[in-house]
Amino acid sequence: MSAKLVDKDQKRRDIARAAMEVFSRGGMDAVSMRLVAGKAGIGKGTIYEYFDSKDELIAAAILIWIEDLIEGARLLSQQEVDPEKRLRIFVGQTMAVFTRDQSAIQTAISVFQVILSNLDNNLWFDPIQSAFKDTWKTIAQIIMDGSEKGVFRIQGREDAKKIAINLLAFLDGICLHYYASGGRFDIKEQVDHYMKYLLEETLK
Amino acid sequence: MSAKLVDKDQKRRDIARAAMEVFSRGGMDAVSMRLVAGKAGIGKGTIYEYFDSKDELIAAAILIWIEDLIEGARLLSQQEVDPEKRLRIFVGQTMAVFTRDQSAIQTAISVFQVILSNLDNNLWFDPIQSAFKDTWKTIAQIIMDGSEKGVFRIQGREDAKKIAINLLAFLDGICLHYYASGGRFDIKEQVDHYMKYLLEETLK
Amino acid sequence: MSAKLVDKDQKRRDIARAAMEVFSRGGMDAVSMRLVAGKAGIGKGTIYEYFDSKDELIAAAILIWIEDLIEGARLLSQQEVDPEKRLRIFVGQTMAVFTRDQSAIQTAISVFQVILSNLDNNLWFDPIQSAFKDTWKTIAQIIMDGSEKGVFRIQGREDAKKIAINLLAFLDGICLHYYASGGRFDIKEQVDHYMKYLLEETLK
Amino acid sequence: MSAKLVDKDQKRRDIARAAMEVFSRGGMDAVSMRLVAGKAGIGKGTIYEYFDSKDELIAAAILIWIEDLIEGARLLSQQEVDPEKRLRIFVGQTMAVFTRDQSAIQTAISVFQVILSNLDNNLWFDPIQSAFKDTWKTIAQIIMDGSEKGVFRIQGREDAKKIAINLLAFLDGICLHYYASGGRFDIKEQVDHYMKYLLEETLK
DNA sequence: GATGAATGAGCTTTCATTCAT
DNA sequence: AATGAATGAAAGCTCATTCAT
Repeated sequence: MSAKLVDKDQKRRDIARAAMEVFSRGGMDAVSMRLVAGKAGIGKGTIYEYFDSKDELIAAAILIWIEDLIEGARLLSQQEVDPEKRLRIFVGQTMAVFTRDQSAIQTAISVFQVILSNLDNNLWFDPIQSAFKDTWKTIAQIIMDGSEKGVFRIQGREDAKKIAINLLAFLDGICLHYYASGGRFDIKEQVDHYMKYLLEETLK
Repeated sequence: MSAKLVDKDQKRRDIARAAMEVFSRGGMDAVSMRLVAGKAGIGKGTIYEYFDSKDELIAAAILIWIEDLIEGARLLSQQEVDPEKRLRIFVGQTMAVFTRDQSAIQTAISVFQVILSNLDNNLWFDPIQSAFKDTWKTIAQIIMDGSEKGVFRIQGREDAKKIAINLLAFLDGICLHYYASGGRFDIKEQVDHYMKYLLEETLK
Repeated sequence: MSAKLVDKDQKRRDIARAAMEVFSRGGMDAVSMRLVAGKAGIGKGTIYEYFDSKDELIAAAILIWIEDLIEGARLLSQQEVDPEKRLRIFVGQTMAVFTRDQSAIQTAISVFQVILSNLDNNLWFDPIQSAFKDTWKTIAQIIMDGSEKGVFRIQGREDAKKIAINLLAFLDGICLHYYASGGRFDIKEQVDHYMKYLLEETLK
Repeated sequence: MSAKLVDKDQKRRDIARAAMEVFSRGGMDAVSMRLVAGKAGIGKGTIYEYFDSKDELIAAAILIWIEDLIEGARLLSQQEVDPEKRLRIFVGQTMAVFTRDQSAIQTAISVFQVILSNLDNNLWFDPIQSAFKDTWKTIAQIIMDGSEKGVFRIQGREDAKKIAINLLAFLDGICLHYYASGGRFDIKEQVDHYMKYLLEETLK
């Protein structure tokens, strides 16, 4: 692989990340090529040297965002051995990302919206699917580990997957409701409530 | 006495619902006045006889959509007396709405996105907040009823509210993940799993 | 002539005067049929019972405005016998109209603009021409009277006409400059200066 | 170093002049961006690369038009030493501009109209005021020169200013009446009449 | 005769995209 | 390879005009 090619790929990522920054402020249509170019510190026309269209840029930006998420989750779960702690760390980190600033949930919701509006777009169908699978697997694996170590009580691999999916769905859902309701409840208490029953009743 | 009698309020609702149909396809910015007019079977200019601006149309459409939701939930919970059944019916109906066609979740996600992007817009802040509160209350009340009848075991009103919020958040989250992942899991089983532990472990 | 016909004509004048009021605020395009209807206290559609189009309404409004002006000038010059006084009264009245409120000059300028933009429009070419001629004649006649009485010294009827035209042109011009310059000079002094030399040097 | 070199300022002037051409046909509201773009031989969107809005374009166009006028007057008065000749040249040139084609007076009247409708708009209030002052000063200075040389007889600087203002107002007024009346008098004779008494009676 | 609901042409403005440099 | 000037399609919106009542 030549140095040139590496540069091209790196610049693609830079532009895509700049696009994602803009994206998070107001969804797909808030992204103007002028703004992205500005954020990326390049000329407007230059974007088209790296992406064929705005749609492709958005798709790439979303994919890179998801890749980053997956990588983050992967790293996270490696840092600790105790399954319960790993689970708590994952949840804590996820909440930290979403509560640190509102733009994170806005980004997530915008991503979801674009994906749902373009489910037929096979450009990203596979990568997105993989991303979901990877995240499920990561969490399910933690639970499986706990089961093997005798810390968690589950009924087989399928059960672990279900618990993982539900946990992830809940985390997204609760953040969504939290912001959409104007912060009318204590999100930490809600998550604690979920985790308490998950760890004390379901997995024990 | 007017020269031509038109049910202004009904027409407003008709146009708003047409807008919501378009809205579900791709969020706020997919709603072009041309498209809405087409859906509603009227001329572009006519929309402006009923709404001052696109923003007002969107806001009204969302509010009407939410009103319909609340009304649906209210009717639902009145049909049955047994708390557990009422809870199951509510969940079943919600899932039915979301699984019948994908546009329902797209509408929901689009609504969330607009709300999150316009949290400061006091045009709809209050109604939205009320809508959330109403839905929480409806579910919490079912649980409270169960508690009073000795069917559910909870620790006070606060606990009921927490359970209600988490349930609603989970339902939205799981639908989101279901569609976004391309239907890679059995959503019914996931919900059943959640409900099983909710009813068997948490509330028993 | 039937009562109905008189009513129609009167209503035409009412609507035209309402149009002129709006007209004075910002020229031709500030006149919206909705506004005119509002000012006239009638429905929008009703205007079209009396005028075929907005253009026709504007034309009629301008003609009526001019007719009013001419009538005013005619009445004015009849009230006094002394030619010099009649001239002073005419000038004084004209200035009074223009200095009472700014909208008068705005109306005048708007009228001029519409006329200049539509000189080919034979709908009003003749009436406008007559209006100018009438005003010139009125002033010229005063001067002729003065000449016959030995009060003014002029060189024939042509001279009187020239003086009249110049006086009228000057009055419009000075008002225009006065407002356009933001009132940076004393308009009364300017007119006095003109009148002084007109009466002391030119006509003496 | 830019990829494409364009004289931004020159193009601004080109567009503004194209706007002024359209402007002269029917005032502010006759100026459609489509028409201006057509006149300027560019695309509609290109105008917005040089002006932020239509209002800004109109304002700029008017200011440039006035600047041209002032510059013309300035150059004119430098070419000759004899005050009387300078005055005659100024008047002659002004008439030449206005009689060469009708659009000049239409432009002037349109400018007046916009100014009168936007007297509060400080975007152009100051420049316009300066323009008026400059023109008054230019003429008044010629008269003062004549006074110093003993050619003209005036009563102080204030008198010179009054004469200048009246002359300018008269010139605009007479052109206005000339065109509005459909050319029913000999404008040259009218101006000669004014000038004759100005030079023979007032200034002698 | 009077009305105002309905409409589409046309307005100003934005912006993804192209392309000459 | 990189740029930004140029553009036209399409957006939200206004309004003169029509027409059913």
